[in-house]
Amino acid sequence: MAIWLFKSEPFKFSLEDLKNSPDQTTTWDGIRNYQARNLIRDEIKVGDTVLFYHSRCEPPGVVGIAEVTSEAYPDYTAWDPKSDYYDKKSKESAPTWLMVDVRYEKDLPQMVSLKQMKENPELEGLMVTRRGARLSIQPVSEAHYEIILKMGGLS
DNA sequence: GCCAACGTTGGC
DNA sequence: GCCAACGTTGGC
Repeated sequence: MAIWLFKSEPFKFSLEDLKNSPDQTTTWDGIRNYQARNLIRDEIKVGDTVLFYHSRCEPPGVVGIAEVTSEAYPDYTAWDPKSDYYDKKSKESAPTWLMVDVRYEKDLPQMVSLKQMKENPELEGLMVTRRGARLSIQPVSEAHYEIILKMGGLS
C-alpha cells in the first residue's frame, strides 16, 4: 500500500471542504498533467494513503490524512465545455484524463509546514521539499510518511 | 524532432 | 506581486 501527497489550493478546495463533503469524499478531478495522470492510472490503488497538502497559501504544508477510495476512472469534467477543466482532446470513447475518489480520514493535530519539512534532515529526498517540484501528486516513502506523522503530532 | 515562446505552478 | 522552474505548444 502506497502513500501519496496530493496538493490542493485551500481557497479552491481545502481539507475542511473535504470533511464537509457528502460522505467526506470527493472526486479528485482536474488533474491535467501527464505524469500525475500516469500515477493515477498505473500506481494509485484503493486503500492508499494521501497526505493532504495545502499549496499557494501561508504557510503551505501537510494538514491532514485522506484515503483513496476508488480505482482510476475517467475525469468527466474534461468533457464539459462549461468546466474550467474542459479539454477537447479528451473523448468519452478514449478519455485522456483520469481521477480517483478521496475520503477524509483525519486532521493532523499540528500542520506540518513546508518550511519544517525542508528543515528536517530526515526528510531529505522528499519530493515536495525540492525546488520546482510542481507535480500535484507525488509519491511519499513509508519512512518519510512516519516522520511527517510524528511531526504532525501523530505516531 | 528540435527548441523558442508561452502559460502555469507555487514558493517567497 | 514577482519570478524561477517546469510543462506544453507550435513553427520550422
